[in-house]
Amino acid sequence: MLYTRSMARDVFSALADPTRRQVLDLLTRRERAAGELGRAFPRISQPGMSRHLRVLREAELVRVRQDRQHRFYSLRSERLAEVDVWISKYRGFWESELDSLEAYLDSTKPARSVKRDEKRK
Amino acid sequence: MLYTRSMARDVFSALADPTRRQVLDLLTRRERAAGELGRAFPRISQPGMSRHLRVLREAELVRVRQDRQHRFYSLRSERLAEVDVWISKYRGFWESELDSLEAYLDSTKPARSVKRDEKRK
DNA sequence: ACAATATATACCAAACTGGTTATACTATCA
DNA sequence: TGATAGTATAACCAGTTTGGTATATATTGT
Repeated sequence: MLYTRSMARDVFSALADPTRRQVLDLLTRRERAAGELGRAFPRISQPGMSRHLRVLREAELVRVRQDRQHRFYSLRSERLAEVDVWISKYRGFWESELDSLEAYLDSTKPARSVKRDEKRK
Repeated sequence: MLYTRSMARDVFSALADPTRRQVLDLLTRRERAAGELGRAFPRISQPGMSRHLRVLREAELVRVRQDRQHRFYSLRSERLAEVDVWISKYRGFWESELDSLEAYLDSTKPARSVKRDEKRK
């Protein structure tokens, strides 16, 4: 296997963590130093944030730029664009009127199987 | 916490698994019985597929309809639409020319920090 | 060179994931 | 009613993830 820049990481797995999604949200406004991102999440230790950033790096969702002793993280668009392409396959479903009708029927008269789900501890 | 229909599950976590994403892909064409989905993945056991389907159900990415002894799964659009809304926040980034320029520079002259990533075992 | 600041890694425990086999449930059929 | 088909859950296990504390590395300032 050829690793060009760093160990590849699945984008969807990287996005599965809510903290990491919040980090990306912060980066939509501007680039931020690792420490600044860490301070935005007081419940997570500095090494904890550093590892989240590493996951985002390995998923190629962010890039890093070093400036003095700071490391500034910023968004990379490529992988997010891939996710956008992926989700676009499903766009037809919520745009179709048939689907809206189905959703409506689903909300008023749920399928019998739903009862099983509720019953489950 | 109020659970309306079944235990809530994070959509992004549900999408993090490649098998589950393939299942959703199959469901874009038409609804399918659990067994049919299972047979589409010969390397996964029947209970294994059943659990994947449960995750998709709990994330409200699919609905189930019972017909005789079959359970037919089909796509639900609501959560996928939410993901689409989420990713749309980032659309500006890959549409901006500045970002393209940055991506180009990034690919020709990688940041120094990348060397660290490569060095890492 | 030393101290301070900023960030990353090592290591460990707890929690989670995804897979398996065995078993249970449910509906249909004989 | 018993057998069968379709599907779900239970119990278990190995590998991964996440979070913490302690430590290391790197850059800057004195």
